[in-house]
Amino acid sequence: MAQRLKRAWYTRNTLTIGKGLLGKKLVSVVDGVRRVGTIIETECYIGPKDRASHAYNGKRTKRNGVEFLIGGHVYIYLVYGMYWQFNITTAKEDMPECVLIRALYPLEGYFPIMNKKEIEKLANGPGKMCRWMGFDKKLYGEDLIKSRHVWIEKGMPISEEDICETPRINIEYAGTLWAGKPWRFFLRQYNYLLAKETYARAIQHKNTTKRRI
DNA sequence: GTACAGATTGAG
DNA sequence: TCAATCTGTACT
Repeated sequence: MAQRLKRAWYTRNTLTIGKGLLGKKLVSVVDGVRRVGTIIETECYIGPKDRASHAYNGKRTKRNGVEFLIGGHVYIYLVYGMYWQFNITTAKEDMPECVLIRALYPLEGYFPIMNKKEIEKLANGPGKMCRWMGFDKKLYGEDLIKSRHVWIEKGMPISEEDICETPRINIEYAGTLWAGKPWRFFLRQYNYLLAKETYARAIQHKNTTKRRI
């Protein structure tokens, strides 16, 4: 608890936070079960200018409203009708910027008869991560500074050489300029367990999605 | 009221 | 390669 990150940490530049979250510990206590994982992959969304952001052009709805809160709050939403996406707000109030947590390396939790390989795959994607941690709409707008259910603690030291950056995943709809921004970050040493084919899937998804003529 | 498409995943 | 699944949002 003493290690919990404070407000000032979350009110800085979003890209700095996106990288800074790598190696930190994400802690969840849901239904009395405590789970902890090291954050190993993130993505930044920087509205209103970012076409891939839900707050693009200042759009503010019931769904994305908490994006406008000061840094350190939880913005969680359902995608594809099935999977929760866990984001952390950043920057000052009324600046709709956030960081999507895409993958964790499980450290603590209940692992029923699982080998190392299986445990590593429990949270190696944004939807899987939420499923394992027990995250859903209950956490919408939660404050990481004082929540009893979710917060972030200091983790292992990370050096700049450990951080890889690539374009974000599955946002081709935002156009090449924004889809091309290198705002996805991950730790080099965990690359082996991240879904490598995700980017190819993004293109396939675009091709199979129904669109208006 | 109705249609549409998505910050994914896992099975075939 | 592709279906599942459902809600916010836009438009009639």
